[in-house]
Amino acid sequence: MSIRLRMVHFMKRDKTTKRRRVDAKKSSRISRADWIADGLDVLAAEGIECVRIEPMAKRLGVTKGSFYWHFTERAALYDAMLDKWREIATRAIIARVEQTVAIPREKIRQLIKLTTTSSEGARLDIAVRSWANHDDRAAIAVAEIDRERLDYIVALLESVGIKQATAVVRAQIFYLTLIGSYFSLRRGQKLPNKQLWDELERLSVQRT
Amino acid sequence: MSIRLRMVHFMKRDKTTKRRRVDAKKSSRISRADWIADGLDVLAAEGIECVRIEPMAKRLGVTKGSFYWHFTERAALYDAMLDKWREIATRAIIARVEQTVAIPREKIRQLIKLTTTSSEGARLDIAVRSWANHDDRAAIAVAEIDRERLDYIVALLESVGIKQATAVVRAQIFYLTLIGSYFSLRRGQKLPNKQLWDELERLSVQRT
DNA sequence: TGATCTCCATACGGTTACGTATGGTGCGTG
DNA sequence: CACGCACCATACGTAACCGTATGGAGATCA
Repeated sequence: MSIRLRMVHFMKRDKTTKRRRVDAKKSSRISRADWIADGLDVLAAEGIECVRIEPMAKRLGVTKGSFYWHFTERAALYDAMLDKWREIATRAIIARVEQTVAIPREKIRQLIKLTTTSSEGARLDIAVRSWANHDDRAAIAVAEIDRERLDYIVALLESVGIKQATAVVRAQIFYLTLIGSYFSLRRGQKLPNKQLWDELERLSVQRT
Repeated sequence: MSIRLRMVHFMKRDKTTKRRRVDAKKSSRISRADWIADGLDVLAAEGIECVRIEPMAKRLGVTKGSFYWHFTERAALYDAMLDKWREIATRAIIARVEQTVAIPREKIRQLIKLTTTSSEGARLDIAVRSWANHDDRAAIAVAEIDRERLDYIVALLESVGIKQATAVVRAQIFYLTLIGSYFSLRRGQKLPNKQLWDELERLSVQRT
């Protein structure tokens, strides 16, 4: 249910975290990383406007005295959350695609499958993009992530024989369609859209 | 600058509005429609979280006494805003496409052009979709609008000779790509994406 | 001209959150 | 064992906003 568990795998082993992992059972103390993880949980579930200090402190079983020890202000948490998102947003997807299969064409299929089924990372992606509409820092992070992912998709398409110029535009259509699906067709869809994703894959890899 | 001006064309001539239009110069009073229009302006510019009674009253040069005369509570304004959006969201686009050109293929091109250039309606679309992530009423409105637009696009594709089954999935890809562009590639893009939209159009109308 | 209706101002109580200041607690270390 | 550090609780002042209650101001109409 919590994104936190997935993120442990990507957590930098800074001293704060390492200390925490050791005496986690005995101490009820909250590390800086815990605040960031919980912030991303709330962000994904309820949006950036609900990432508030005092409610989060209640959730974590502490008071905001804890927060203001680890962070100077709320904006500092936001920055840290964006940094964390930068770490996991692209890496998590690409790593899982590369692990599962080796055949390029199959990777494309797998990429679609992962992004259209796992609601875990999707909800976070959606929340950050909504956030980015009114926050420059978030917008910059989104732009960076989009660039990384697009580069990866372009490489995928090239590996199935699409020439570079075409791969660039196809990758954009491919990617924008996935992003678009985050903000549309998400209500009570019985997912008869298997045909949709098959067609997207077909159009993306076809020869001109 | 204001969406309000564009929306006058679509405003229902209810008694409140009609009265207002008459003595608009003499009276500084604010009609229910004014609150809705200003709410949509703020929504498009800053998001639903910034649609607050007291700041809006300040903007409009009145106090919240005015608001609570026209509405029972804040949620009532939200509902009215969604209703208004339902009226204008699809209609505005389709009407402009149908007015300009008659050739089906040209309509598709025009549809892309309008949705990718006019930031007026786009910003509102983006805001409502972000809102829909955490509000069921907004989500329902978005689903309805998406259905209407998709039906229109399907009809467009069929009119250029795409058979129905294919047109349905193509329309989805077409539409999702446009929606996706609202939430990606929107930062400092020099729009070298003319190629992108040309390719999207080409892929959408091509024969299998 | 006074009664009435529409629309708005003012004042109030209550809630929620921010950020700061300061004191307290437990653990490691000398 | 006392001392200091890391981490947290408590209390405070401030600000923003919600929704209500109530009293005008201005037009309209008898």
